[in-house]
Amino acid sequence: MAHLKRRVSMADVARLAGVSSQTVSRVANGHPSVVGSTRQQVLAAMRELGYRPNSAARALKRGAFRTIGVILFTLSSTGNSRTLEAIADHAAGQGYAITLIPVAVPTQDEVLGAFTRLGELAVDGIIVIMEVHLLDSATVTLPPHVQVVVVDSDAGDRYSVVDTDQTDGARQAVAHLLELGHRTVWHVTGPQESFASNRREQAWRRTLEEAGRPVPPPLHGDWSAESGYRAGLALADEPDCTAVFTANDQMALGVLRALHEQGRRVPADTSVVGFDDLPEAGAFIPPLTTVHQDFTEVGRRCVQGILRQIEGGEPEHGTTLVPTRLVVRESTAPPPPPA
Amino acid sequence: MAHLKRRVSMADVARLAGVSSQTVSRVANGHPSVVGSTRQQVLAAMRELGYRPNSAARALKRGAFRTIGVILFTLSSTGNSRTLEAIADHAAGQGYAITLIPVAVPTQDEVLGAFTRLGELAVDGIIVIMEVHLLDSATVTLPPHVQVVVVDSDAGDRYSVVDTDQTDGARQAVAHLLELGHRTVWHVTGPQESFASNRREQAWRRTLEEAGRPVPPPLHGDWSAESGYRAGLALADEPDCTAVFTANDQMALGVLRALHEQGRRVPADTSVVGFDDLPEAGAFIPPLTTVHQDFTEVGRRCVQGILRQIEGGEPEHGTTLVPTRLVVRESTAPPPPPA
DNA sequence: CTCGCGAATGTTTACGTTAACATCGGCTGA
DNA sequence: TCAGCCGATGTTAACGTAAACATTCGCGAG
Repeated sequence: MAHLKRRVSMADVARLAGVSSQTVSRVANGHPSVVGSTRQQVLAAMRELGYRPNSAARALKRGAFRTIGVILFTLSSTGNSRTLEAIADHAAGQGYAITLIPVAVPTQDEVLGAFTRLGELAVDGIIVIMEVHLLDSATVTLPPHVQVVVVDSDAGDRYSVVDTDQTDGARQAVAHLLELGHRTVWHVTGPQESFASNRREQAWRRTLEEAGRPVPPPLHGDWSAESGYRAGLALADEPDCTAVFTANDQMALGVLRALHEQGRRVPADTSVVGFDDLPEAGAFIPPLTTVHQDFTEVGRRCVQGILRQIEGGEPEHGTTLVPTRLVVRESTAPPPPPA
Repeated sequence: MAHLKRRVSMADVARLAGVSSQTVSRVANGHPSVVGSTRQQVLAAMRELGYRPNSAARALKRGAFRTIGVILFTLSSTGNSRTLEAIADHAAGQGYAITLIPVAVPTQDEVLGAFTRLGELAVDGIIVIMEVHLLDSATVTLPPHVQVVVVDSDAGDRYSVVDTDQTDGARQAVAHLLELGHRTVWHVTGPQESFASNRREQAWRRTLEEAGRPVPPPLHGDWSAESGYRAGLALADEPDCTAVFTANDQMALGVLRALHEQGRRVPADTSVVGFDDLPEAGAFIPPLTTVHQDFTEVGRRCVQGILRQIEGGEPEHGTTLVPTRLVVRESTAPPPPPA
């Protein structure tokens, strides 16, 4: 059982089956020109010896690894981990494995290091889940034959980009609040470096401007519930704030708590809309109206994009937007009648 | 630039630098017996050609991939994704890459398939994040030289197991509520199949029994906030329920909402304790008292365990428990005075 | 009946790397 | 002065697989 012997190779199987190792190879790869009886013999020998193809040798010979590398900063964000999961599922469906390259700190040095590691890694393509400006300085070290797909970026001119339609999602959120009769909508942003956050902020601003509404100063958060709580405390001090659009659901959770503590009822006094549609958004107090992101679809398109590049050989540029949809729950209502 | 030529190999570098390919290999691996001037020449040639070691060839030669496979069901659970992240970070620190094998549906067939894929995959060891009984039928297909570490299991006699100290965590939660003066503590469980959930339930029951308290019937959830909400509605109908221990934070969120909707104040009327300490637990209404799980440490010990096995060559059995600690926030208080 | 063709299988070689062994000088010490 | 040794580098072979080419054999057409 616990032999620490050398692995079983094709040669071993061939010897037992009384054929050449090439025939074993043919059986392993389902090549048609092997007669039934020989095939059975070989399969029996494989089973007896517990043969498993050696993927290193296979990759060396074929020049391809059937593996996709995913480089990202953190799995703490729901978006990242859900996207990763979708990527892994779809890649597995296509017979590709996923190699994970976490980058602890988003500095250029770290990213560069990660890319260097990836370059040595057994990977046919890379999906990058991060802001692209960090990628730029690292590009030089990218092996030229490795294809890249980027998420959360606007670098569609240089890379193949897949992203949620941030702009339309934010627009829907703001429009929903305006339609309910709110005069304007306040906004809690994500971190400055985040492309997604910037896009949401831009769309919020534009939607207000196009409706001819005043644009209140945005409050800056960092995606965390804690930062949402701080923003919420500030908002509770603004007597004419009746509607808030929060750049993600976790910050919305913090806003809800702050408003609750300050005696502002949601949605009677103040409406709140989030972004992401976390699985637990429906259990917030009150259940949160939010913009649903389809991470599964994002992951699917990433894999699709990278596979097309790998198989086509040529990088494709352009941006693919995955649509969002507003999920209306109980945290939004018309504004209170003026005092 | 965009040559789709063959990759640069050691032989190419060697030719340009005017040395043998073995010398290039020595430089690449930091072997000491290469004189400075030669080393510089080789490094220059590497840079000029953009040389990158071919990991497939390397793995083939060495018989090791410096890669760890992680097999899990889903990343949706915070615990899994945080553990995975910690595993990836620590593995990277040790120069190991992570290959992800998601299993869509937790049936034995699926698991078996995943293990078969892993067997062909370039992996030196495997970390399994799932209930072990699903592993059992699949064991036969495990390549004998691949080491396994298991999380969330009690199979310490057959595998090396790393887990959070579920028992002590649950005990702390219940003891905290009893110390506050509650007569007994109700419990919302996770799904039946979950080892972690069972352990928490057992510990809850034992702690009550040892204190000589009555054991109310447990309510069964499935980890989701939605299921917590349903349990919360049921609990709100129990007039003498003053304290609830919920098997995770997401269900606690649902319980909080149900109690809130039914007019039960938390913690004045009913105390609630969760398990996990999600980053946003402090932003619940009210901030949740919960049992903190140290996923980083779990990940670290998994990697440590698997590396010891890989390097030692022999599987090690036994269970490592990572301690938990109770984080007291504002969802717990002494019971209301009897009416 | 024989030639030739194609199906089934075998043999050779190369993929890129590195361990093991071989070689070549120069330096130390008697 | 030279044997011996060590440090620097080169040469050979092997890891397991699969493509390319080679061989064998049976069978049908002429």
